[in-house]
Amino acid sequence: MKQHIADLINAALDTLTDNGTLPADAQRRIMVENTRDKAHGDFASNVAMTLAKAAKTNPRQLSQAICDALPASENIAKTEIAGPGFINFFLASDAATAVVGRILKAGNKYGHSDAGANRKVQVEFVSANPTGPLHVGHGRGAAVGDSICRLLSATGWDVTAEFYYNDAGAQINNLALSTQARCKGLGPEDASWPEDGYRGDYIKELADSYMAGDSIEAEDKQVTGLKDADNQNAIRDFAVAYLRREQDQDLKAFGVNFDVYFLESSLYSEGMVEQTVQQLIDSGYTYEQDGALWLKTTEFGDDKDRVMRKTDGGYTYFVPDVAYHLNKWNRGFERVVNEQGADHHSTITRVRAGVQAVSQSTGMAIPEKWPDYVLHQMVMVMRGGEEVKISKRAGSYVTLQDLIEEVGRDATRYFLVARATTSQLTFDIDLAISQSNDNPVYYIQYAHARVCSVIGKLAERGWEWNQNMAVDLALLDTDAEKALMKRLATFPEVVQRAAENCEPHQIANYLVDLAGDFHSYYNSNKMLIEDAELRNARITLSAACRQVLANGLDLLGVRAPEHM
RNA sequence: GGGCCAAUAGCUCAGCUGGAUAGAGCACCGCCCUUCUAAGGCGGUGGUCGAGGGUUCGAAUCCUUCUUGGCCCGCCA
Repeated sequence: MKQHIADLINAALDTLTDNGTLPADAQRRIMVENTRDKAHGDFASNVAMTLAKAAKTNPRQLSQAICDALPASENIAKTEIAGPGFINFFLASDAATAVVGRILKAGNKYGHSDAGANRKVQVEFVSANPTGPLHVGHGRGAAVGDSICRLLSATGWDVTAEFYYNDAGAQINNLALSTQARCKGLGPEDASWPEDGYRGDYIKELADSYMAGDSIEAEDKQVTGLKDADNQNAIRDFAVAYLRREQDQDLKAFGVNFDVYFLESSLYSEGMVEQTVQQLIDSGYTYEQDGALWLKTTEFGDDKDRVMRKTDGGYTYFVPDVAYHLNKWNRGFERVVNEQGADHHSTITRVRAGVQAVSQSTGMAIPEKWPDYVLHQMVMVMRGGEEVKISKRAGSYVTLQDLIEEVGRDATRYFLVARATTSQLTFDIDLAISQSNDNPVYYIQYAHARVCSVIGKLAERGWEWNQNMAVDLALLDTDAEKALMKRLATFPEVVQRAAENCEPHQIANYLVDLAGDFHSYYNSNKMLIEDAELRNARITLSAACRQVLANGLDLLGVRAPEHM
């Protein structure tokens, strides 16, 4: 509809250009916006304000001229000039109610588009190392990342969800040492406990499992505890498999799935790290100093150069990271979204620097700003008005599993995704578990369940209705009904905007508003009434509302229950 | 010292990429249950949009300088 109005305005401007009111070289910036206030009609445009100067007249006069030149449209009932020179468009009744039919016809595809044109996009998220249970921060990453996948998929992208993890290296060594210490009956309080060892109780559970000879199904192999406290390699393999399985179970319980699990070790075993190092050296952006190999990241906006190869011969973490991203590009992902915690922010410059150094010297032509990053700020968990501290290294932190068990999957996902990722998030456990009007999750789900309930009552009373039957939508002329339909009509553009900006919280906000519109409507207009025509029109509108609530909740990975 | 993010009602936050009188929810005050689910609805109180300067028809939104808070600045990942 916005495009339709823009077309009308464009035609009017053509007319005004032809008759000399507008200079031919005037820059057209036609914007059609949703109005906030229904007194301003359904859509408004500010064209007159932007063109008044070029036309050497005042905005209101130009508005009048544009209105006079607008071609007639059956979709537009009337136009008005208001304020400093806005043109307000009032939709014809048929055009406003048509959204109901569009929604019911499109079903669970309403709001979706093919804007992505089936291009390949990879979303990498969570990517936690297998050194402990997932914590709330990972939960935010999981909720946001999964929702971004759903949004991109809904807007026509070919999405690959990927989880990258380090299954070797220093931290895994530390995990093996910590587990070994537990196998030998030591605890963090003992003098011989490994320095910086993982202190959490989960290490003890893991050690007990190893010493009990448990078997773990890992990606492509089975790992069995050898019960040998001196076999460090066996302990390491077992510990990684054990914690990976636990993380998988947490993610599964959270409703989050991945298409690809990518092991950092594979970058070494398949020679990609060595190849990348050679490419970086060949690029001319490296130099040796103090016995180490450096990359001139300052050439790419970093504040200092970074070590690639340490004096002990090992590589720093960002070298495999660069190799990994070159691998992503070579797999055909012209768009990559990396969702991660804001504390990893400093890696962005380094990864892009390494990617660009290789790209420019080999002619790969990778765009400068590739890959995209979505960084989420920290999560603070509150219970009873007090902060619950998160401290991974100390081993005492709120795990994702704790949250899911305490407040449920749906509320956890909703709260972790409902805020802009650029803002720090306060997760209020008391609010999340409250089954009351305070809680937006229940508010939205309840709106969905209410529609289901009403539709269920129809059959009980012997009234026939189905969503494909012909109804007279012109009967829906109350303010509440108009507001509801207007809200429903904006859903596709909300989805599009949320997808483009990787901002799932926009969906959450939309759903609260939509649920509010529906509850308000429900309360002011009775649906189960004797008048069959009006009843069917209202039920059909409610069914459309239910569909959009369900579609929106699905984009957040939150369930839409039929009963509550 | 440098970088990233934030600052909007007492609290938690939106604000559709620069539009009309800045919006929700909670809290507080007053209403509405013999009714399709009160897990709900209606109304009211409450704002110098952190501060100053700039850009223009128009700024919470863009630029700039500050202030405050969080995170990062390792030959850890």
